[in-house]
Amino acid sequence: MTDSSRQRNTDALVAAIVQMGAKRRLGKDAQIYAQGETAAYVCLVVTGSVSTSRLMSDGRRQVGDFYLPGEVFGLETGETHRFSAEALRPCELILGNRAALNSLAEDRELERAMWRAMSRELDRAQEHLALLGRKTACERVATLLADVASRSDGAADLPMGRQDMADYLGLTIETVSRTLTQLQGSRVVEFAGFRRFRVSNPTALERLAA
Amino acid sequence: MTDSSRQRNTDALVAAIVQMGAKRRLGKDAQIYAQGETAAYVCLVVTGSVSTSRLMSDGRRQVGDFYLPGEVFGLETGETHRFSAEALRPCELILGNRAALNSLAEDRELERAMWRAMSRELDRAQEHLALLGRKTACERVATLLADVASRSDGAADLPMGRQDMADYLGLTIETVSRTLTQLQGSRVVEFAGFRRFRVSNPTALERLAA
DNA sequence: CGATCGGTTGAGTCATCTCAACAGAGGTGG
DNA sequence: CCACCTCTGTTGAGATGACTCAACCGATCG
Repeated sequence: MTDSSRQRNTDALVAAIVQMGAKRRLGKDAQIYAQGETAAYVCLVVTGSVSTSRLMSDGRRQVGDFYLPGEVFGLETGETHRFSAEALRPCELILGNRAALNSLAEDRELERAMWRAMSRELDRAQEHLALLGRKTACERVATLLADVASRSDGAADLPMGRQDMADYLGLTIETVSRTLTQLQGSRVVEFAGFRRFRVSNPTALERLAA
Repeated sequence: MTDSSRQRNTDALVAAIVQMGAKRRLGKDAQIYAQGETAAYVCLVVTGSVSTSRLMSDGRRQVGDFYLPGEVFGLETGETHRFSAEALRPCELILGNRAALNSLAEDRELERAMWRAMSRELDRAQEHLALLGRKTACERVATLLADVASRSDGAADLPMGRQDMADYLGLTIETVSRTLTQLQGSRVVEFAGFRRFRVSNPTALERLAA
């Protein structure tokens, strides 16, 4: 999950959404769309942060991914959304009408951009599969920290709370918490508050992320 | 993973691959492409079965998905394959040149078909995320059995061995084996040999799959 | 007929989960 | 300004599901 893989640099898709989309403000925890809903919009994050997630009938929850400013989500399905999307904090989004974007599809550049975005989603999902299927709790947490840290320089801010981290990593909130204190104890990262942190030992973090 | 979600019915993509692709035979365990390799081909399974997988530096392995006759794989990435693909048994494939397919892209029908196929891959990956992140061993095995059974009527054949099941489900081979005997003991499924089985109690299996 | 391969079974260990108590930050009202 | 409450996160103790290591079993093959 480097900057380029997240496609934070503007491309044709971002440009099209900005040009034709409708801006919208959302409060914390607001639902942007629900799972099963018809996929009407492709969304660009302007400020704030968003997560996609899926709920099982008994309440178990799996977070699919997190999206930061400059990133596009909502592209992930065919007819209906398989995940729901929620604002992790107050957000400003631009919603691009899916049908309108498709009808613009004579635009080769836009088409390629949508393809790339979809491809990126799939890459990330596959990386996530290996994390959930084969990594230890410590490796999972280290991977997430490395990922977030790679998207900012110096001190980084976790865009999500502990529960969202746990649901992303396939762990419990207690295990996430314990692992974080352990990672601090071994001087790999340093926390200032619950969310702000600095990577003290990038090499060690990289190695732990496996 | 219903028939329709696997797109076993021929569509424009399958048609295009059949028309312009090169047929190829492969022995068991043959590698079709490696992770990191440039994605040159989109592949259609004619006979046999295929798995995609990803290897970590220390040998841990995550299987991404399994593909049966009529299904298309190799579409999953942008420039390079993030997973490798191997034949689970002797196979007959048709390899469609990726560039050639892209150049045919004035064909709206083909384009939509490729989009749908990509979408399907993503859907399946997301379902797989929830399985790995939040399901118990028993639920995972039940889900896989239900999935395979839904693709055939009456008795079904597991296209893969225990190790591949384990690497798909994020479990060890021993846990898979134990769970299978337990599922037989409770009369949910009935095995005849290591691979051939019948669902004795579809309702129970559905419930266990969660 | 022995060797090999894939699968099963058993015993003991360990990572992670569960349940429960505690702690700090921030908000609210008296 | 303080007492209280809620919300989020941390810590502890004990339980447990899945893993590890090792033996065993049956089928297949040379």
